[in-house]
Amino acid sequence: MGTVTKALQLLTFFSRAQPLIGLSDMARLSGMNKATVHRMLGELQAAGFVEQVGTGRHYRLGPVYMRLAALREHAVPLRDVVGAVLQSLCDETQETAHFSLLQGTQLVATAHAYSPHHGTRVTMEDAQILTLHGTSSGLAVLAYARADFVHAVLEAPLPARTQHTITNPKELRAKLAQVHQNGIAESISGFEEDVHSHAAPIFDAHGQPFGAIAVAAPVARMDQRLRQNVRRATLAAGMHLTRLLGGFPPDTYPTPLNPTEIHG
Amino acid sequence: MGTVTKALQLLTFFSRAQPLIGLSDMARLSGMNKATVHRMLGELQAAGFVEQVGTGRHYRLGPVYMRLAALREHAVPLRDVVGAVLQSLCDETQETAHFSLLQGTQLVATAHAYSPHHGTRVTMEDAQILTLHGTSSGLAVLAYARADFVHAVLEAPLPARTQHTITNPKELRAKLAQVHQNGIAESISGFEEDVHSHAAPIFDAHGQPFGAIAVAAPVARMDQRLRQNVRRATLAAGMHLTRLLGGFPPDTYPTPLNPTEIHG
DNA sequence: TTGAGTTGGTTCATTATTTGAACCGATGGT
DNA sequence: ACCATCGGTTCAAATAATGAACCAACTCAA
Repeated sequence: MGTVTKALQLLTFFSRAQPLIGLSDMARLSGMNKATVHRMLGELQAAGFVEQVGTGRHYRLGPVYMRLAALREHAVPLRDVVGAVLQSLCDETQETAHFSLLQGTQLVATAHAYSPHHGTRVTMEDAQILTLHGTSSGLAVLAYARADFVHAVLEAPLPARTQHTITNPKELRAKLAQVHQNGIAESISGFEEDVHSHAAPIFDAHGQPFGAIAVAAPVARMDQRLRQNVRRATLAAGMHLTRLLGGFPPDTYPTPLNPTEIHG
Repeated sequence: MGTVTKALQLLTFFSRAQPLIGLSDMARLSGMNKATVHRMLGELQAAGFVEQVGTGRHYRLGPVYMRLAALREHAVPLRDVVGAVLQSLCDETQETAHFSLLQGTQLVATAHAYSPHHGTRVTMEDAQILTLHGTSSGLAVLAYARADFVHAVLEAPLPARTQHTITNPKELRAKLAQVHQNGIAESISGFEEDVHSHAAPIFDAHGQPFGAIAVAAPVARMDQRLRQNVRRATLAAGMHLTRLLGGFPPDTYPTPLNPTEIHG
């Protein structure tokens, strides 16, 4: 492993739970010698990637990221990042993948990717508005949204798009609890007939959900094998996208490391 | 110079104007051997700090910055604090307010607020780099910076962005003395034509300036009444922000309690 | 078509940097 | 007063960085 890689690795140990790290801790975390870590932190500090707080004692992430993040966003806008993730999720599941963004109290599907693998596929309208209670994407967002937001949504009239749409607030709250536990939402024909979809929430820098990434397949094609694959891939894609966009899942969010533990 | 520093230096060559850089270009820009640059870019890429677009050909900034910027923000919530102060300064003066941060020897405009009150207004680019000698923000920082820092800046080439830019070191030192006495810097068309700006320095816990808060208005709109209001408000906002961020002005800094005593 | 001048990328002997055990003085808790 | 740990430093030994020369692929002009 090169020196640069080792130095950059140090930056990965900072987290929301551990924003300040001391020299010795950093040496332990990285498994490197204290003198080595000291020199590396010195170089990172000189470049502004890390800074010391107070009189030595602790290091934290430096001020350069504002600028670099702004430049990155300018070079690669959000839609490009989302598009790439959608494409790979689509390739992986060979079903329609789409991304939706919460705008006020409306969930808007802003991007999608189709798989050429099957003759039949779920199709999306551009800028289609998804109901929060009737789609997997909506349920994924609701399951992690603030209580007052959920309350407002469930108190409002809940239109049934199909005869399978759940419109009973009590029933919906039970479902949201289940989604919250699994980290992924599932909806069978709740929005369009014969569409079976899964969705994972996307979180912002404050751990609040602001959108969802989803995979939608025809009900007829959804067997146990495909379902497992879709759930695993969607959960992973959601986590990945959250991280790419600089967001953080809340502490309660289930890790996708053990997808077999997820119950349906 | 350490290897890590050299590698990180590569990142500074990316800019809004040049978001994509090839291997050979990067070698030229950095003055390092092509093989060295190649290996460094490889390591930066593996860590996500840089990524290749298409089939080789070009490199651009990688996806890690969104996440790191969010973590930085979480650890040091500058943005929120600065944003609020900018907004109220903007409301008070009804002109564009902006905040810049000293990163090494570069002053970077990291946040701004626009007033909807006038049809014409001064606009800002994200992550715009401000010259230290040609902007009010830069002069505000320089006026309180360490002597060796000022020396280094004034010895380096001083580009003239406009025909009004002061580039004579002697003249600049005289101006800095005046800024130091008033606690506020003023620049008329020194960076952009027809922009009249005022700036106050922001100090850290050691009494060192690390940024500035400024108000920029079209030259045509700057009359005596607006100027007085801007000076008073900018000075107050600077003091306020310094305090909010846990900093202290040096003992020589003029108190804003008697704004009528300030000479221009 | 050819050839000169690019490009990104690779090789490997030479060189210079990185490494880490041992060592500071300072700090903090018992 | 003690002991553990802190951040930071030293220097011989070990290791990784370096760069001139070299590809193959591509672009452009003659």
